Amino acid sequence: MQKKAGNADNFEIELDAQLCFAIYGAAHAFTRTYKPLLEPLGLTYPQYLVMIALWEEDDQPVKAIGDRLGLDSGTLSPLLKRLEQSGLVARKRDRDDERQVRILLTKKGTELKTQAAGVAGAIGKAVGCSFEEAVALRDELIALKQRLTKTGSERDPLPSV
Amino acid sequence: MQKKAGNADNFEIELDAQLCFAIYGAAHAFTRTYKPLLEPLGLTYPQYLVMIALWEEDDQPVKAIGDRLGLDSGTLSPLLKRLEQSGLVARKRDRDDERQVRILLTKKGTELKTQAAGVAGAIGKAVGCSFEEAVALRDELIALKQRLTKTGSERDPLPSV
DNA sequence: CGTAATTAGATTGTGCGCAATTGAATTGCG
DNA sequence: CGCAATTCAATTGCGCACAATCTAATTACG
Repeated sequence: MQKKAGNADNFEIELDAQLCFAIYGAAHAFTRTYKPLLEPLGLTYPQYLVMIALWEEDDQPVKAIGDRLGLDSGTLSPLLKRLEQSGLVARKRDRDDERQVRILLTKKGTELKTQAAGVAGAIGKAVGCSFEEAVALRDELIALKQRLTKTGSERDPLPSV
Repeated sequence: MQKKAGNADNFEIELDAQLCFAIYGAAHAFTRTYKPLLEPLGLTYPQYLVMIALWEEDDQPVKAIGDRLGLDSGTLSPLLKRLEQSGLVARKRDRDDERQVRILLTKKGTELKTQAAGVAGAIGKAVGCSFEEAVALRDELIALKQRLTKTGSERDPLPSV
């Protein structure tokens, strides 16, 4: 297959399109794979990510969770409200800075971590690649994200989200 | 469960979590990168994917688009309605099978492809990797998706794409 | 032929994701 | 101290995703 300069543009467009579809498809495939695994836990995928963040470090303000996940309050506020209603987290105003709402794990929320441990194993099988491959993929995705989020970072304030 | 490899379990969980965050973050970074580029075209990212599918092949039934993108009618119906309102596509019932609604590009929709050509270039720069690297990443994502989508299913009729 | 099963698409309801706005609390600065 | 600017969270509005349900058209089968 030959591609001359004239076709290079088209080729780039093709590749761009394919990358679009690929990342889009892979991300959705990921959430679809998680869905049935998380259902017994009563969690959605984004809620699961929030719980992971809290299992890693309890008692965080909303903003910290938002930074970790790249989400803003518009997404997190209702999500956290649902987690609260599920009895997994509690919200309490920070005494020192009343603007902040700190999110804490309840007993139930803490205990859920044990159940969630099985999820990771199931995913590991679903991904079906070796530890090393998974590490490599993770690193590539992280690198991709970083390249994307700091495009033209020299001057672009880019919500650093 | 005994865990002589007690740390290995934790390690797996960590890796699972990191892969979660990575794919989630990369996908969102992608859509965020596209957003400002697509805004002048009046398209959202999913709408852009639908347009790409139509630029590749015009006059497709909703189902075919859904298969290509992995979306169902619940998502596509309103999305296509918006594209129709934007004057980019038209819908017409298939004469031979009145259940099907075929989506056609309007003149405006076809012409938009020219403008969209610039988007791919901009993304290419944003991704900031070589053609070969982009190809490799694309292939890995496709492979990841395929592993995920056929989890547990021995049947493997190669789901399109 | 006629009824059952299947298929295509639309609709409804829930939950993100994000921009924009609001409101309250805190900080900065004269 | 007092007032403006900033920060944090919540809210609103729009657009996906996806399950579940519905309607209409087509196909299968007795």
